[in-house]
Amino acid sequence: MTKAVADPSSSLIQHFHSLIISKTMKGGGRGKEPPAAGDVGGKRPKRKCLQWHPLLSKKALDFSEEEEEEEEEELEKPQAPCGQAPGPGTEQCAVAREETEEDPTEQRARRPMNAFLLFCKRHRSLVRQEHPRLDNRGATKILADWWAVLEPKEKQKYTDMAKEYKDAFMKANPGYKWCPTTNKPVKTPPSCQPVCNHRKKVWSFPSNAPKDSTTAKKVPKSAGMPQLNFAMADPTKMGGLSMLLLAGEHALSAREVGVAITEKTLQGKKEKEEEEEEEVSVTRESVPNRVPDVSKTRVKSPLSPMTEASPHLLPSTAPEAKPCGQSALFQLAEMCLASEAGKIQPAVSKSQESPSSSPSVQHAAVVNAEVKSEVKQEMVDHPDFTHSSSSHSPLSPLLPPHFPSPPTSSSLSVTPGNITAMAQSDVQNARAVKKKTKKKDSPTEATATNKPTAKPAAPCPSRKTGGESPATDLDSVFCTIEAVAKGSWTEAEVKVRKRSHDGGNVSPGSPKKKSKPRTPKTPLKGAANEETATKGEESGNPARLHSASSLSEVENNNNDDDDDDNKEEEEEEEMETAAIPVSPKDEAVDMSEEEAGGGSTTQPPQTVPSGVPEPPAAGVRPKDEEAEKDKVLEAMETGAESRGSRKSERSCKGALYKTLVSEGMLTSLRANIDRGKRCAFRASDHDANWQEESCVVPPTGPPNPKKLKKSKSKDESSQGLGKLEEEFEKKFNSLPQFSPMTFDKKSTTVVKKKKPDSPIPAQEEGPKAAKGSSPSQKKTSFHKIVRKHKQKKEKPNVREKVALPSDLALLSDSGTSKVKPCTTLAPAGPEAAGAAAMETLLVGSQKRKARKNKITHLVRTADGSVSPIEEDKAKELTQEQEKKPLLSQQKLCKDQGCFEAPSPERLDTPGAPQDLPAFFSLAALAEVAAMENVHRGQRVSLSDTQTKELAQAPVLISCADQ
DNA sequence: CAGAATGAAAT
DNA sequence: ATTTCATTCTG
Repeated sequence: MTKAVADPSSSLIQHFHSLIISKTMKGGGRGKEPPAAGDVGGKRPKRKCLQWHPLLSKKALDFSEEEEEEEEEELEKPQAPCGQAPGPGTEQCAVAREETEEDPTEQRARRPMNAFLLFCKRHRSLVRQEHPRLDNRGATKILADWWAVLEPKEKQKYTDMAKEYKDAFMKANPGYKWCPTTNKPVKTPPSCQPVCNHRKKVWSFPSNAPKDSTTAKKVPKSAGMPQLNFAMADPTKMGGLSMLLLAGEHALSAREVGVAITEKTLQGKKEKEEEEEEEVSVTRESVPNRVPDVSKTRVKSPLSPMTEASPHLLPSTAPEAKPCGQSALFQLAEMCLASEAGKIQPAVSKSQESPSSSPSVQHAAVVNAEVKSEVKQEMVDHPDFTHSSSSHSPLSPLLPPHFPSPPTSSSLSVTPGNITAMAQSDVQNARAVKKKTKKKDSPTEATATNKPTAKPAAPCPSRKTGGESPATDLDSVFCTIEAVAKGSWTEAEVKVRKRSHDGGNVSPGSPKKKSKPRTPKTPLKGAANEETATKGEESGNPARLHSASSLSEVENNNNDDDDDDNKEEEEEEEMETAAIPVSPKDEAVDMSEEEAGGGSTTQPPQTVPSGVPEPPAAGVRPKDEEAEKDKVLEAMETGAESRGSRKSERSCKGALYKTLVSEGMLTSLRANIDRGKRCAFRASDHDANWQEESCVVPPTGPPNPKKLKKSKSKDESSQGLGKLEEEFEKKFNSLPQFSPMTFDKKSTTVVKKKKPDSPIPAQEEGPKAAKGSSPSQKKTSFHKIVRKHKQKKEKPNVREKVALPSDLALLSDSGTSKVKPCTTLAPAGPEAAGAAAMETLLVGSQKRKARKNKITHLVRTADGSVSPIEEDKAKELTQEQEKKPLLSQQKLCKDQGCFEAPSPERLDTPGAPQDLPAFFSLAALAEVAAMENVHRGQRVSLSDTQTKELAQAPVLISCADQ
């Protein structure tokens, strides 16, 4: 809505980011190639790339049905102005934003789905339902068949949507390249994203470079950073927040990186030092003109982490990028830096002498002072914060291991006390990091950074306490860290709380328990951790707030679960009617449930009120993310005042954090959870699911990671985007879903059509057929067949001769109830068979030619004789072909119980039933042969196709013979 | 993780 | 003309 203003944009971006992260988390690297180290054993690497959502590009806009292309464009531009970037930068900003989103993580957006995929997505469930036993492959085949059968008209919707989707996608990612393979230096800075493609490799360790090398060079920084992170911990495990932080860090360090990446050290000390240096350098360098505000300087960096990061790529971009980036991430990063800076300060003052910093020392000192003050405040106010800062340090370890470990301590060193403390923290952190996943870090970090958009620097009345003892803070932090490391977040959390404040009433467990049921898996864990972390942070100050948050989370969880369940049930019914706006319902449900949840939870909802805006935010999740954010922001801003002094700040932070979490971490968690759920779910529910439509569970919710939505359908994406997604989903859902019956009919109709006699095609089909092109249909089919023959390398014949009947049967089966097909089949006369055969051929599996590599076996010698291997293969093929049909038939028979497999007979006497088919095949063969001959002018070397053809030839011949 | 399918894009 | 990769998920 109107919200889509600058801020919203940032929020969107964040969302996007989060999405990406989530995806990353989920997917881990899909390593097709080298599972190499990085890959997670994760079962499914599936999601490498983040899924792009069309709405994303629009952000807040609704995804009106109309072609949004134009609209989108318009919108984008306005939005583009990230923050308040001046005119010139806008475009870049947009780009940067996009890039940022994608690149930083390296994740590249996934390709938009094509019409067929959409179709598959939408119908797969149906297919599965009908054929529970079928594995996906089979389902895919059937789907393909269906798709083939579909009338153009019907297809059109899908194609249109696909197109739309694609367009939107392209808008969102201007430079997107489908095939990143060759990552040549993309000229467009933004395009660099594509360059980043490594997603797979992403996780790979620095050393692995060989493949990546090409790409790697391009993405020096970005690649480096991620790697670092990964190195520290599994990316998959890492929390989105951590990622964000990293981004921030990167941004901050970008300069430094550019200057001397080499210097970076793994150790926290160094990190700190670096940070200091970075800050200093940044301030002076980057913002000479601008106010020395640390925040500002930072801001810019975060904005274009990528750009800056990859100075090599686009040096110029960096400056421009700055303006754009003000995002939560940024803030977080700032926070972190500030905190660190504060710690470091003392050291810095002394250390400043270090060569690098010397010149800017003065400035730095000033900055530091400022930072310090801030830090102090924060520390004092929020012990947690300190913790966060410490947590931040772990990030530093992220620094690429491969990075030459920096000349250690160059500047740092200094105050023994501080140093020691720091060192300890670092060590611990490092340890923690190693042991645990980074998740912990991320959350903490997040909290740390969470400052509201307002300036991080002086939002609160700063109270400077003369010297705070970092030690205490550190202690708490350490405790947490350790706890985390151990894996007992909750405990850690509790401890922290206790220490910081006695507010022990927190019920860490509550939220978890809920989540637990859903997904026992690791993902859950992550979620739990995150949550706890959040709590801990929040709790730091306002116990109530914390409680509120937790509550909300819990509620959300509950709600989600319930909702899901409800939805599921509901969905079944609704399924057929196309998609319907579930949202209202869902919301309602959520609301009610939330209430219920609140009651159930240990903490009374009352607490929430104190929290103020938060509660709403939590509840909102289903609604708009933006709204949530806005609320949060408001809460942060206003809330503070309303509430009381600084708490507001904290609350704000908490809120922000939540938001972040909800957006990013949450999403990821959710996704994971979903996955898990799905599995379980699927098992139980199997059939009810088809409708993706309803799934629309309000995604984003509040900070609850737990929310796992079970929606089996494919909510992941939707969840991430929330409302946007919903819309998208709606659209998707709106796509016509065809009942199997339809297909059956069609298939039959097709048969009819095929039959020479049948003057009238199927009713349903008729129209479209007519529409499509009367002549074209048959012809096309025939042509196709021919083509196939030509192209088909592997087993064109199979289908042609044998399969026909069986395939047909299969087809019909799939579509219709069991009985029918059989009958059809059996009775089917020669004509029918022929027709069927045709169809089958067309539709049949393996339309696509085999890949070369696969094909190899087929190679034939010039004379036509098959090489031994080939021969075998050929045999196999033939057998397979025959078998296949048989099997299918048999299966059908079994399933349906009817029918005596004619196929066996056929096998034995291949010729019999197939007269017609054979005929066709012959004709086709002839055609093909002719074609080939023509083509074959150059016999010099057999092309794959040729070889294939040759290979096929024999089979065909055999058919003919028979 | 391969792989079934189709399509769009890139090479 | 080929190759990538998008989605989904079982073996």
